[in-house]
Amino acid sequence: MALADQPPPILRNRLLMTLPPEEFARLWPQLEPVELPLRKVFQEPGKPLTSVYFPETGWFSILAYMEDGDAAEVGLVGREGMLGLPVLLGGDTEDLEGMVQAPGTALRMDAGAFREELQFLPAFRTLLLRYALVHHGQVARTAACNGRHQLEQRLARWLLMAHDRADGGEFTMTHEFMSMMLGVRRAGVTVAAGQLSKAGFIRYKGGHIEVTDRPGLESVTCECYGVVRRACDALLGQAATARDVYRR
Amino acid sequence: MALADQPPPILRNRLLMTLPPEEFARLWPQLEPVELPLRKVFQEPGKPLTSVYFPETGWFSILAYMEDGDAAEVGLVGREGMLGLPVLLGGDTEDLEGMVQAPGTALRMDAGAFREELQFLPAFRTLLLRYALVHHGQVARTAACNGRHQLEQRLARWLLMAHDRADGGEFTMTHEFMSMMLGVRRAGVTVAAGQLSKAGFIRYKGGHIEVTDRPGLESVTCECYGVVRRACDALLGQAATARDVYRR
DNA sequence: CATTTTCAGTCCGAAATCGCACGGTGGCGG
DNA sequence: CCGCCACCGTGCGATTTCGGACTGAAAATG
Repeated sequence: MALADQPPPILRNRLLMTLPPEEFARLWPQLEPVELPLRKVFQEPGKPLTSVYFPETGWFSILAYMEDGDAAEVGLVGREGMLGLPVLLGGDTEDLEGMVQAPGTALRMDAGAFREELQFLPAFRTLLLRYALVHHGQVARTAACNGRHQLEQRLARWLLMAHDRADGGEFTMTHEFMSMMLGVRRAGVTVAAGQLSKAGFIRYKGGHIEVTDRPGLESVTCECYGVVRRACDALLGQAATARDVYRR
Repeated sequence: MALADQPPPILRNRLLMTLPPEEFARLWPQLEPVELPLRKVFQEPGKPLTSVYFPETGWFSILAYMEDGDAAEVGLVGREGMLGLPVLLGGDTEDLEGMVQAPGTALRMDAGAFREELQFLPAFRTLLLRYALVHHGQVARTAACNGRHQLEQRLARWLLMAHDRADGGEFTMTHEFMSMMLGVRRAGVTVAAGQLSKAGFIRYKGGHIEVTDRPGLESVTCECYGVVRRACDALLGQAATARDVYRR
């Protein structure tokens, strides 16, 4: 069922929220709410792109696959962004994968319609291109951060980024999965997470993580978190303060 | 002096070569040849972007700066690309740095004029957006490659990418600089380069490196080289074969 | 030609991480 | 209530890389 038939729900995707009303009105009927089930893959390497997604709650990991089957996380996409940038930039396939890391909902749009509509939505197009730039900056920072910074710093960064995109202070995540995202051993994450836990910054119980002290985490992470965060805030901050963005 | 006053030289930038004649004709008078002196910085973090550059010979390293002053290379831009993607995507400043890693020449264009002209050059715009996607893929691969793959593999990859963008089989490069690009110790590069040298893949003498066996290098590098190379070939291959692209 | 600087090769102990493996714990289904 | 299984904590030797330093050779400098 198209959203046009419904009273407007609370819109949470920050890109869409930033649009001028007339452009949003045009876009609105073409957006379809979809569920984002945990671990589902919405964008497979090599396959044609049929849709773009604007997360409302929950978020995606953007993964690059190695030939040994390992996946490396190169970026995150939550309600500050959009999944399917290649469609915007004129690619027909994707070689990265988008996997749901935290379940939730998104607004889906057909890739063809998206391409079509962009002609008539200059503000949308401009905004998305700037988002592509911000996302590019995120990936570039990840490249720089990987291999230079210590595991504990990178884990703290990852937790902060995840927390920014989570709805509450809490989310489902095992050491095993974090180790895959960070490209390290599971045991390594256990040790690093143990430090953070001992310091009182986080708490976990059976595949559930709760961030209890953001400033604490920020004090142990590397600068890479702040660099990416500020770039993102600068893009979206025109319409709302960071407080509105990341805390309900 | 503008290029319009001169007989057309041999154009070597692959993006520009791919343009349809009528669009190129419009662009041509606005391109100004500039030298790319070794190590010169053409795009400084935080500063407004005044120009975009299309390398003809030589190439840039794209660097992310850490707060300790270290620089991490996140991508390369040679004659297959363009320096100044943020201008295309609507950013006014850059937070990455473009440093000349191999000296040569480029065609410069004013950023404002570039933005203006894009409205009238649809093929150019489309091509550049696709290039932005390819470059994004390169950075994403670098993120995945850093920290997962061994130094020797990454060094081989770097040498191959540099060789692709170099004019001959030879280029100026010290262990010291490669270590900075790869984010490892200089001594580490010496050891890894020693392996490659012993295997007969490369040869060096006093800050000069010569690639003597490309297939050999390709046999020891990780898949990351091929993944990025193929994406780039796919973008530019419409107009020329890979042979024309990378070997004079 | 003598001096200085740059570059490459090597060695050391230390740190981080790896790969593997074992044991404990707690939730959940039978 | 019990057993299973996902998850977490931990230990150990091996490997890679680090940080620092020293040396000789080659190139640049004066």
